[in-house]
Amino acid sequence: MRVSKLFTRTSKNAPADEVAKNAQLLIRAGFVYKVMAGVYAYTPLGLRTLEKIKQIVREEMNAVGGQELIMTSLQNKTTWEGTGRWSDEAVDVWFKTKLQDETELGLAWSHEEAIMEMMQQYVKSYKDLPTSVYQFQTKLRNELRAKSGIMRGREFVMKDMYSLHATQEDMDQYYESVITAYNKIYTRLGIGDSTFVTFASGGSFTKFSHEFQTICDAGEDILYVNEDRSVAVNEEVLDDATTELGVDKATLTAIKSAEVGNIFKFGTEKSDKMGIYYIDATGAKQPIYLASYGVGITRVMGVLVEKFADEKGIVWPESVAPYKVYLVRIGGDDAVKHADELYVELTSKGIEVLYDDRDERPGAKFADAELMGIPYRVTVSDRLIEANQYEYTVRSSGETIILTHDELIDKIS
RNA sequence: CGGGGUGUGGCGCAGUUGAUAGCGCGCUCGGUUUGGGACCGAGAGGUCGAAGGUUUGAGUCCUUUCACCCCGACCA
Repeated sequence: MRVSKLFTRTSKNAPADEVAKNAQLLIRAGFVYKVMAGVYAYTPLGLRTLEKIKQIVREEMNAVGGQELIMTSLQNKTTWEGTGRWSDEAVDVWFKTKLQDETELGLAWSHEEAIMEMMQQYVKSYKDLPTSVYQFQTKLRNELRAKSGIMRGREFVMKDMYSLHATQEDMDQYYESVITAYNKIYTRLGIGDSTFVTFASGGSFTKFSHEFQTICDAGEDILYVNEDRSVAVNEEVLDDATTELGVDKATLTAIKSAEVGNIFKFGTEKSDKMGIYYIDATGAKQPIYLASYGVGITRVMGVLVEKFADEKGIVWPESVAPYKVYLVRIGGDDAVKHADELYVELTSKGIEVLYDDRDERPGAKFADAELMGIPYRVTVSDRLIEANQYEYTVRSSGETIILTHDELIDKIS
């Protein structure tokens, strides 16, 4: 992609109505556009990063046998009445609307009821279990107060997976495999070291749910972690969990963190409430065990910005950067020729290159490369061309080295 | 939802005791520049969130309303 063709532009000023670092930088760099409080559009650069995060999650969900589908944002009132979650008293984040004939509809804030309702069409026998489905869906939640930029919006993208099982043992075993898969996800996203499986509230079938909490100053949660990092507990269940685990509270340290995933077991709750059963080998009706697994895709994107950004701008982990290389061109006709050639060469090798072909001062190009957080910057300039050299700079470290053409290709292929 | 704050060209801001708006960035054109957000010159662009009111006169005062931000509460 040529920077001259990008319809977004960078900005030196952060909008005054954003305080959150993630929103300020993402807007300045041209990754998101704010539509209203808690509602953001994703422009081309932002969409690329979002899709990369999704792809990592997708691969790991597929690896544990998840089958991708997509539900709808419009939901039936009756779907939710079955579990007592249609009323505004039970769920205070509902957006509701009506068909022209006055039929009430809900705008999806979650999908477990909808998924279960659909799955009962297909899961009839023990032979159909276990099964697991997931989606990347936009969730709509009428939050009283949006905050923290894209980390807590009224509209956001979530990956939610649901696994259905014939027995608790099977559910438990699968649940553990998903924890492993989640750990792989966060490692691939570059936050493996700072992400913990945490005891949290919200369990219905079990006493606790598990949250994946990433250490992050911009987070909303307080995490309590022990010395060797083997125990992590959300503040909201600190007393309960430490008692349960037999851990002395005093040995835990409080750290600010952001929730990047939440998984929990419903057990047979939904099955019972919704009247959904399977037939076992003896012909008897049995309840279905359900567990659900969420990753806030857009929130993860915000957390990555918050965690890695420096004074110059965003620093994307390579795995989610919109482009791998930012190609800076400095100079006249000769530089144009060489940079164009390099752009074609790299692109043809499948390397994602953002080529700054604008007639801008070098400083402006360097600043934009840094603001956008592209992992590697390659500079082609008149004086480098004369020496048959290329400059290669790593965004995260700032390290710059001079390479020959072949060394460069080798380095970034 | 309770409390606090802010709305003035695309963005960031200024606008004194009321007298029909100004700066920086960005944008357009011309020229000079070209390794860390260039410079000179010439331009375009706002009725001051909205509605109502007071006044000879309102961006400045009053009322209502909308939006946005922060703290708290909330977060299956």
